[in-house]
Amino acid sequence: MAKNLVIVESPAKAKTIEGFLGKNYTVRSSFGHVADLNSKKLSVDVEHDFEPQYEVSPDKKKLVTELKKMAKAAEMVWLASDEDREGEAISWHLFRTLKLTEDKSKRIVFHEITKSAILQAIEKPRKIDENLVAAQQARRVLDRLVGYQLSPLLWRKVKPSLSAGRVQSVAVRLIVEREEEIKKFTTSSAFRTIAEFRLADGKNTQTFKAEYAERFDTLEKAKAFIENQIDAVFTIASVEKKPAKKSPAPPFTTSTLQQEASRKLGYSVANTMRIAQKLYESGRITYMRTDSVNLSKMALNTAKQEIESRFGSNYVKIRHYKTKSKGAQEAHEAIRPTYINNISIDGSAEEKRLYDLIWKRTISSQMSDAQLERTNVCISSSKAPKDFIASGEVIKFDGFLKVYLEGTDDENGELKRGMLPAFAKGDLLNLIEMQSTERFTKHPPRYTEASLVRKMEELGIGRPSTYAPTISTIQKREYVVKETREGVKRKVQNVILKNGKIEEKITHENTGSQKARLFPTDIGVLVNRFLMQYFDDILDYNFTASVEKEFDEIAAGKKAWNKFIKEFYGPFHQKVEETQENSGKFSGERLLGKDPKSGKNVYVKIGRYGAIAQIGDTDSEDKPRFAGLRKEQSLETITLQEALKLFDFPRMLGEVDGEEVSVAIGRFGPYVKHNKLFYSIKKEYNPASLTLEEAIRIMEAKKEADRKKVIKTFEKDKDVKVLNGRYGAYLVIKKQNYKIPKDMDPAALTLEDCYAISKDPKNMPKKRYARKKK
DNA sequence: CAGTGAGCGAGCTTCCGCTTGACTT
Repeated sequence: MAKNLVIVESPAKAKTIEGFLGKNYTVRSSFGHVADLNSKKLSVDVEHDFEPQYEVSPDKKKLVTELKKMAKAAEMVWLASDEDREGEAISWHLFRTLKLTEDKSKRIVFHEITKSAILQAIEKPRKIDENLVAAQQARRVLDRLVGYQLSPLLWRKVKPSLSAGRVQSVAVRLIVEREEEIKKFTTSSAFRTIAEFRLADGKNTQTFKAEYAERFDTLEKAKAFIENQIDAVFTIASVEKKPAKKSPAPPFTTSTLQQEASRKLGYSVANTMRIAQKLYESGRITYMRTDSVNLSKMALNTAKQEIESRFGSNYVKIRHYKTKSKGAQEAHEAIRPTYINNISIDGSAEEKRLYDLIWKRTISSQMSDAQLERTNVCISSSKAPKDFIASGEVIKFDGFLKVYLEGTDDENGELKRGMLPAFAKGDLLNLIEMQSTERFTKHPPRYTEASLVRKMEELGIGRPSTYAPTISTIQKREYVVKETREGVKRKVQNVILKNGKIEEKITHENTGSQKARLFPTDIGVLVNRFLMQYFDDILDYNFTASVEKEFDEIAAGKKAWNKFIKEFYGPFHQKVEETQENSGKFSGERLLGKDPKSGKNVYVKIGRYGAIAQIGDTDSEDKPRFAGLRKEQSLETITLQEALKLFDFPRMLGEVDGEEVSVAIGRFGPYVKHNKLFYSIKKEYNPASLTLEEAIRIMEAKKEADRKKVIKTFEKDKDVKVLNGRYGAYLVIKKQNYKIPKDMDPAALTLEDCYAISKDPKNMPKKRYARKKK
């Protein structure tokens, strides 16, 4: 056993470091936190100074036993978790759970994974920073109290299994409020007039475009203006040249990597992280969960060499970036290639593309500015009060643009700035064409996953390790959905002047399809309304920022962590109790009108399983009738007619073999029911007009598919079946599924083979979710 | 997943941050 045990957070890091340290050191990983609050209980003693009750996390039990054994055998244990709030707490938990002592353990930190940085760290050990640990504890306890008291309130007042928290609830709020802005937005239009010119002297035949400095609010005004230009004389009134520069973007952090991978490669946030994790594990890139834009000295040096040898020394400009994001803790470097001289790597296509993006971003961040020359030209018309304006841009020196340009989310495309011919004041121009086109204002864009992450980072909510999980949580809770909605076609009016003739034309444009955007659901809107009504302080966009200030005070030793929690918890808990007792069900109920057949009230609201329509009052004598809303319908927009239509189901179609055939719409879409069996109705059929003949066809098709599904059954034991599923053949014994080993032929299995397969634990399918029902 | 929604009531759900793994019926 080695004399020294070093514990870091990540196994990939452990492997690298072990290589630096020689055989007197064993390096192991804690895989993040090893202890936490029990997830089944509140685990905070609110009666006694909010004492948290920590336990070794269930999935870490084995690891902790092993580490404990190694620690006992070692002469010195080096706690080398990250240098931030969470890292300090990880060391503290390790110290306690491994039962270390002060004389046999030391705390060390380093920001770069280099041999010299680690050797230096070992020379300068320190003690665990108890104040920083206290700040983490305050963070942990606050989040637990908020999450575990608000969520149950939602279960009672809105719907079971919902959740609320300091981070996720604000993320939902952002999406709900953006949608409200979009609903309120009214589109207006104005006519923009663009003219295409050429120099009249014929020396330069290049054409260029210029826009008239005024927009017209009606077609009539635009037309009147253009008609007046038929015999106008156009002259260059002024030419102005200005030097300009563009600077590169800083190296990637988690959030900027997610944004660029989304803009340039179309990756979802979770996908980007999955690919980055692979690159990290294979040693291609540095750690991918970071808020730092910092590069190590070594990285800066190799970047410099790389740029010099590829592009020349005039392309080098070494820069030190400073983070702008709130609450950054900067325990790691920026995300960069481990070896910057590797321009490309082996791997899957998506790994290569992400690596390429990271390489370019890193290299370009250390390159010189691009030097530009902007030209603004004013063109006067003898028959117009204002000028036409053309602007051009010429790159004098490309600098970092040789490698990489950051993408933008800006959707309002402007006139592209290109090169302009050389002008002098007073030059005469020939008009080639003039066109006035109706342009519409656009509502603010809906968030994409990546632009939501950017907004969250700006507000300081969430951390690099939680952006992707938070976004998947709010989708899993069905507060928001990610959808692509096609744009709507709309008419655009144009007036064109060409060859001395005026023409009016109607063209069409698409309002712009929105790819993979986040939309709030009925439940998301309702939960947000509930939380805003009773807990607006926690949903406040500045809540996290203000508690972070408190955490800083605690970390500086100026305040006790449980004093802060006490100040927060008092009023918070009171509000929880009050809301519990005084407020009724929060169902978002809306009265749509009366059912013409029965004269009863028709409502829509959120029920236990989602949105439902209801005919009749709950407290009336005869039971109300219920029907679930369709997936594409919404509480806020559904009409009385649409709601009444939902009650057309279930509809009897007739009888087959003496049993009724009916059609209905369930939680998973429309279905045909016959003889207690269910048959899903595919999209090509319309459940509202489905005939008995069509229903029979659907049932036959299902039966046929089921027959094909069975590969093999056994006379001796009817519980054993070999079936064909989505992922190939599998074995079922008494409702339990088993994998069939790849080297066995499913069709040739004997009953004995099947029993053998079922006994081997290797073939047990892993359960992704704990089973809900008994 | 399972194709419901009365009423009763048992038992369950839930947070944020740190880290990977296992591999889908």
